[in-house]
Amino acid sequence: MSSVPESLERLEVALTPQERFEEYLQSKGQRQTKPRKFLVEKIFAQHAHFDADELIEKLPRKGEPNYVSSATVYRSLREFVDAGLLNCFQLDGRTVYELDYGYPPHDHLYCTRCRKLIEFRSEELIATRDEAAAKHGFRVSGHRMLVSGVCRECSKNRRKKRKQDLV
Amino acid sequence: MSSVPESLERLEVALTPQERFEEYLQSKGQRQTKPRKFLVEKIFAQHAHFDADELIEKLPRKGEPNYVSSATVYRSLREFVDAGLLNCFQLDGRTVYELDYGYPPHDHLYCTRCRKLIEFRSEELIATRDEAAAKHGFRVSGHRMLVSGVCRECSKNRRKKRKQDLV
DNA sequence: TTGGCTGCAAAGGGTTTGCATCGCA
DNA sequence: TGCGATGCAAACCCTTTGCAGCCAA
Repeated sequence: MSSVPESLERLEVALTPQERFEEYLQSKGQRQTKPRKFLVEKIFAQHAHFDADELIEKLPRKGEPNYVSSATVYRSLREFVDAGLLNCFQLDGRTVYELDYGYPPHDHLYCTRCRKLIEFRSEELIATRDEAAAKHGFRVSGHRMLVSGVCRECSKNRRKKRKQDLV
Repeated sequence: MSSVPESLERLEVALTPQERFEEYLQSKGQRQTKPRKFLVEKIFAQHAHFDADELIEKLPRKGEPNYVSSATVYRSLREFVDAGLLNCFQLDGRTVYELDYGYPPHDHLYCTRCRKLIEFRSEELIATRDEAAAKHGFRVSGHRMLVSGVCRECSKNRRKKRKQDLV
């Protein structure tokens, strides 16, 4: 639960994440449980990118009420991705999750200085992607794009710092 | 050393990979050694995507001449990336390497059926990327894009299979 | 009541690291 | 000749898995 993304508004959706997950579970003959409900609630309470470890740190510790073992956290995160509630991708070797249900598709700018993830949408990117794929007779099902660089704030700070250095 | 990419021709470069690496080592006060030379030779002998494990399988076993320990393979691969000889990215949890020095920048189509990686170039993609980044005051240093889907061959095979199934 | 879910602990896989030795520059 | 590189084995990190007991449907 590190970086809160800029931009991107929530979409209108018919079901709450809980309801949507319930539906998914029923369709697969699986069960709604206390840990699962608790995790969905916690995760959708804020819009942020996070990995399993960061999530676990925000949860009750062993012995406290609503404790969830990390095995269950890992198992649940996979369910949530299958169910379309979450998205995940690899970043610096760790698996990063983000809310998917109720949010529009997008890509990320990744600031290598402050490690912030900034979301952005680009219809043109999709068009370009499909065009390139078509040239190879490739049927696209999706993509993952990460743009690395330095964000606005970090550029400013660096500039400020340099000016100070000169004084 | 699994999939040999389609398309993409080699660029003209002034130095051989060996020479280029030599230069890099000298600039950092590091040393050219037998294992390093051997690895550069092996890797640049073919143009393919590979991970550490696949590379190790192609190398001499323990006891044979030119054996290189896997610790050294891992250490060397990182050097090669630093030196600009190789590129690496994450795919299905493993680190995949590809030749960088002497090859033009590109992105990948990834067939989820046969796991083949197809390289493609798109200037428009770069333009679109930079445009999107500019809107956020983001200074781009690079990007990584992976398009998932089904390649031409797998589409054909599947169609053929379906026809057979109907007979 | 039963089959799916949980917590626990142990295993797993890919990669890194500490250390004594080796070998380039 | 000194410092960087190597091989070995152990450590590491993140994640998955086997199993006995638990609980939702």
